[in-house]
Amino acid sequence: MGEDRRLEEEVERQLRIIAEGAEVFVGEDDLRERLRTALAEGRGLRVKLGMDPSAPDLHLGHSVVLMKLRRFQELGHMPIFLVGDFTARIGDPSGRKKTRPALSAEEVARNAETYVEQVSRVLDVRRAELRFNSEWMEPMRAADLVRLCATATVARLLERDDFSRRYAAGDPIAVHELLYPLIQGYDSVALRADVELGGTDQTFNLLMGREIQRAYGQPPQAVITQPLLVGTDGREKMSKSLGNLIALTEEPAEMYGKAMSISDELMHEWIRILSAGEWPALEEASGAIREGRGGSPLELKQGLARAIVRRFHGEEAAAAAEAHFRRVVRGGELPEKIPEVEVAADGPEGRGLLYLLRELGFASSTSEARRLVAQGGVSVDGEPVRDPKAAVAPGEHLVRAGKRRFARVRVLSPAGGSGDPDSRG
RNA sequence: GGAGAGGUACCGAAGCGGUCAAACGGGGCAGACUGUAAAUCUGCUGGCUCUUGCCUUCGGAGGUUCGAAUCCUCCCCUCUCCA
Repeated sequence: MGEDRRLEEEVERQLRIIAEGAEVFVGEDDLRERLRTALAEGRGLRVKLGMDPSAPDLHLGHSVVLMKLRRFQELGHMPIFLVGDFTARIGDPSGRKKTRPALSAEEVARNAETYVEQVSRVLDVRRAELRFNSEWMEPMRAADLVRLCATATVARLLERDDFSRRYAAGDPIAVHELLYPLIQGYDSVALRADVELGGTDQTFNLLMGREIQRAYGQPPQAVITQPLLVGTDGREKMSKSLGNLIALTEEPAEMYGKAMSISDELMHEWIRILSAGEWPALEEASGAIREGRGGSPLELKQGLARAIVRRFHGEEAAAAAEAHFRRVVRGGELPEKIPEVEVAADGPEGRGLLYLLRELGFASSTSEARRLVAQGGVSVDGEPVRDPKAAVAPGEHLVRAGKRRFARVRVLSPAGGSGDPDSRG
């Protein structure tokens, strides 16, 4: 009987870890049962996480749910990483105000390729199952698709928040978008998933999976959703299209800098959501500041930024990123790496500043460069330049636009100019 | 199939014959402030060797007019109601 008690304790311990930080946990009792059976039989649960290869970059927001999948892996369960190559060609309507543009097969394939590498930063991909839903969706026959469609009703699909909102607002909803949750649910059937993870925006799709599994005679998966991470703008959820993201592949210094630019309010939220039980000291310090028990918000944010970099790049890179931040950003010194560019003069005065800015990629048009200069956003060798007609004289100069764009420019003397006879145009 | 309402710059949304490169809000960029924060304030936000100059833009194609985002015709797309 001691054996049984140990099993019970292990089940409860795992459930606690599984539930930690989760927003929604549906089917906990069923899962307890299945966990007990699985542990007794010495096998793991099948834990599904699906992602559409619609954007090539995974970001910090994705990492929240990936961390949860890693927890399952650490507990001895089988992570199933599902690349929705078929569904990406439909476009997930979740959280969408508009129909998502469908991707071509080539785009999808290209995006999918980079996924495994990115996921491997969080998960041991060798001990995970990697699947593509085209595997079963591609050969599916029309009759089978109709059968799948028969498992849900239009009213049920329209209950979805984003659909009902779009419907109420008189925005278009294409029929294929209604199919999306059905197909995602069918993926769970095909994979015989015990658990499916996702962000809270996936709640409907994941619950749909339960219904479809039932319709196909399978026990319904447990559904665990993680809170969504608000992007660096502090407003909307982190996403590629809003550009408010920190990509998992981002350079350490860039990652650190972006983390430092978030608001204090957001910092506490990020710590809570991203910690995944790994950052107790940060959680403690965060609580202290919020409750007015003292502490430095700046230091806490640095701790967060460092922890984030450490998670994806390791301790050494994190320390380097922090040193860089202290020196360059807070200390006002120049970055250690400034791109060097060589340009030809376009007149005896040197190189016209506006054209130079465009050439350097600091402005996308001459007009934009003009505005940048007129507003005092440009300096040459530390001196602000406000004259749009100014030219950068031959020789080496440090050109700066805004706060963070630097270039070391070497302007070559104009060919046939009066100066250096050795100069090559 | 019938009736009605719409499609405007990155997004939302005014404008409904000239004074429209197109109000306003959001976003973005720059400056001030600061803890490179956030919030706030100020300015800018189609292109052009560029400043009372030219070119391109208001779903698409034609047309009326000295002049069209604004009027007409046809077409494409969206929504609502009825069938």
